Amino acid sequence: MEQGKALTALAALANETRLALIRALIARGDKGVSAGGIAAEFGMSASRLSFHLSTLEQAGLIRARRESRHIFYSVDPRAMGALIAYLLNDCCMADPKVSACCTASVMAQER
Amino acid sequence: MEQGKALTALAALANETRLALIRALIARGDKGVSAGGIAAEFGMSASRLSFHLSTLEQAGLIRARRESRHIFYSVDPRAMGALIAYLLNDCCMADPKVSACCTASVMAQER
DNA sequence: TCAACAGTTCATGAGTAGTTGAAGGATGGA
DNA sequence: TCCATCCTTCAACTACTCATGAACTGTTGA
Repeated sequence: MEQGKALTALAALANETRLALIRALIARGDKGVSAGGIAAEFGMSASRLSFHLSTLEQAGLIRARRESRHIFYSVDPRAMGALIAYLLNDCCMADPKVSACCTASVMAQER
Repeated sequence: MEQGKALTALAALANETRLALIRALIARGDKGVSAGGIAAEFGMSASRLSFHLSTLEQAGLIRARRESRHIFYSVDPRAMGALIAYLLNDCCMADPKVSACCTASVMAQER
């Protein structure tokens, strides 16, 4: 992943609304959710939702797929994985301390 | 890591200058670098550098330590690790596809 | 105590992010 | 063909981010 893409993805995730969207979309897996479904779930205006979804889509973190009148959005797990790998390898230069702290945190949360 | 801290950390990393700072600091390990040293390395104005360093420090990603006239900055590997763990576990709800794509990317870059 | 040095903070201005409501496509049913 | 539905785009506004240079704080050595 190039730095430019990583920066866009980080900026996209650095927002409460969009982080919540990612979580909601991850929970639905590949199938995803329609924009209307998310708007209902979050009680969010259509234009506001559309703004955040397009930010995430332009960052490459989610994908849209049309089905008749509905547009289904789903997370691109490769993009998310690549971003996390970028943080570990490029940004932190594969620093063993960071990796160790990361796996320790992952373990702690698995309980 | 709570969401608020994660959001602050993500926003702090979503900036070209600060990403470069993190890399430079990671490379120096625990010892870190003085603000002047970084300013010289990057050819950056003192106030601009100070602004970005304080953003990273407030996000908890780096730490400052005074030694006589110099202030040494270093990355907090636990914070970076915790952020990455947050992305994997909380944000992506420990989705196995994301983890798999992440480790795949890590492997690909290790070559 | 004074000057020099190392950094931070403040004030200002330009650019960008985010919200809201209205208007504009695209799709499907009557 | 017409209308309802689903979603996006636009315009306007507020609020925040970032860069710059000047002023300020703290530390050291003469």
